Amino acid sequence: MRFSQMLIPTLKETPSDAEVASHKLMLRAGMIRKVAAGIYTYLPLGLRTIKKVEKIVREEMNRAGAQEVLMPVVVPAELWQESKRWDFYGKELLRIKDRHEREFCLGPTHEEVITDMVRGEVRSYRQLPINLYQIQTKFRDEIRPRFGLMRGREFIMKDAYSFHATEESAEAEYKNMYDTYCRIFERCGLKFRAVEADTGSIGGSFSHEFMVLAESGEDAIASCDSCNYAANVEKAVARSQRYPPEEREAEKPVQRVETPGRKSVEEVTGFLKISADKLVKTLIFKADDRIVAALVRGDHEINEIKLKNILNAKELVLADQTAVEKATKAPSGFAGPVGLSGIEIYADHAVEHMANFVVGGNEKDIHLINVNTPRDFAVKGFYDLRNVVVGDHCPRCDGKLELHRGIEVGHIFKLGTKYSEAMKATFLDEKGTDNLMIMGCYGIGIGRTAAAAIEQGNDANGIIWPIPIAPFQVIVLALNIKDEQVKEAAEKIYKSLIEAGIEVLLDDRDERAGSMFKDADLIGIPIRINVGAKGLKEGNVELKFRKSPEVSLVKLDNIVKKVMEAVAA
RNA sequence: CGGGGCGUAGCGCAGCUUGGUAGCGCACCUGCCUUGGGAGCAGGGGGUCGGAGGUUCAAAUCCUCUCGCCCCGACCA
Repeated sequence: MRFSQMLIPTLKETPSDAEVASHKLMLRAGMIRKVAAGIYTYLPLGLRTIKKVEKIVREEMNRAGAQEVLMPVVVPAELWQESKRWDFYGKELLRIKDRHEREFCLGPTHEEVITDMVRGEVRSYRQLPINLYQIQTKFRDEIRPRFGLMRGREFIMKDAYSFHATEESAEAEYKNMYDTYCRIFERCGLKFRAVEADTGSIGGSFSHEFMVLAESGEDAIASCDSCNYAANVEKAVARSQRYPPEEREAEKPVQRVETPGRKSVEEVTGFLKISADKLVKTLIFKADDRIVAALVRGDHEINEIKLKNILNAKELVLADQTAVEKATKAPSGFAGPVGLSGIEIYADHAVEHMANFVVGGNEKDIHLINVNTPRDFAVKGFYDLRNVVVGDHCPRCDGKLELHRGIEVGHIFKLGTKYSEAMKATFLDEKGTDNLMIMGCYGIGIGRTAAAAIEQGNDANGIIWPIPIAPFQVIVLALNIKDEQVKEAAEKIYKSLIEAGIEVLLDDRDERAGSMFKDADLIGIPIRINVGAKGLKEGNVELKFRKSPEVSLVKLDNIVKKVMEAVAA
């Protein structure tokens, strides 16, 4: 392609509504433009990268034995009603009606559609296993779309669904997809980590997320410094830390203390001059229709997902002020477990090992000190209710946990029979009996993967693409296109590179050198060739890699060979 | 959904307090000049001031409503 003929509207200034590097740079590099909140148009340069990511995904999925299909974006309500997700998926599911007032939704994911198709077409164990995938536009009406392609409402996703006759087969495919995903993200040139994850609204028995490591990531991940354990913080197991009994202080008598207006952990610990690990927070939750209390140490954070799973609740929200007052008979801020009647109390493991701690008094402006359990209150049980913190023991070995941030670019689930059961997807085994198909599903955010690559590769001048997903592998700058020699040499290199199968962009614009350098850096093409009068006098052009500052002189006749080597490397 | 902020030319913004000719920089077009890190000069095009209603002789500016967008929150008692 020629720069002069391609729509690459680069911006000198950063649009004011962009926050993270990938969003700013995709806008500045002329790759995307916003149409509405969380909805974007891909411009030629942006689409090239999207297509390259898709190509890698497609090649690896095909290699893994999956077959490509394409399902509709608009899905009839009945399918979603059949799986019960019409009611459970919530507001993220964009519902629409056609002219006959029939209900549809825009597909946010396609378990229902694929299961419906497969149950109609697959009857025998002989046809299993099968893995079907598509690369398609999804719509999820996110509460708060942000960060450009990172969390859009409309986005391109590769989603795959596998169907199996046996658990072993399903698990073998899960492993196959795990390995395939590793290959995909390696080929994209990304630093990533596969972590154990919660299954969330998709459901299923176990799952892994593929996280691109980046400080701007929305997810926190915990990983062990000595073994290969890694998990999303939502899921990471906080190991109960047991102290030998002799280390526990002798129990002292409970005392009421006045703590006027002190509600938060900081206020109470500051007022009483104690550290946060001597206090126990009491959080009142509404789990479906019941009220429960959860206890965690003052310096720990409750993990609602863990609590929700323990309670087996469909919906879990923090109770509002009225409910808190009703449950504790005190204004919010003074809740505590002592004398709390009529509601179940769930405590974090860490609370079990505390002695003489501080809790709310269930009375305005009162806290209790030197509280102990089980002496002063009973709990339903001790569970893992909190988020892990740096330095926690690894649940698998004696190592310590570290925390990092990541961008979720892929997610694989072993679904089991959740959908096949709801939608009666069955097959006949060799004995002629009906069985539920066992399913797996596997997703990759295509646009998010591209955005994640930018989060991982950028500097003050712009994007630094990994070669495999760069919109072009090489950019040739004709520094002063009006100089016939320069023009001729640049054209010749351009044509030779095309013949050699290289993806090359020729900057043939009548621009000053400075502008060309700035644009080339901004759009992040990995390999740059500067063709200028200065070098040509000696028969040289310059070879420069985006990721390093060095410039090397290369003889005109050698440049194609050099570039081929660099691309292959 | 709660709180805050912003909508003025393609982009970034000023003007609004105190109503009275719609401006600046970049980008764009023409010409000259220039050509190795976003040059310079001259000329030029482009705006229902998000939308609707109201107050007023007069509204980008004041009032009401509305739409859109951004940020924070919607767990830490």
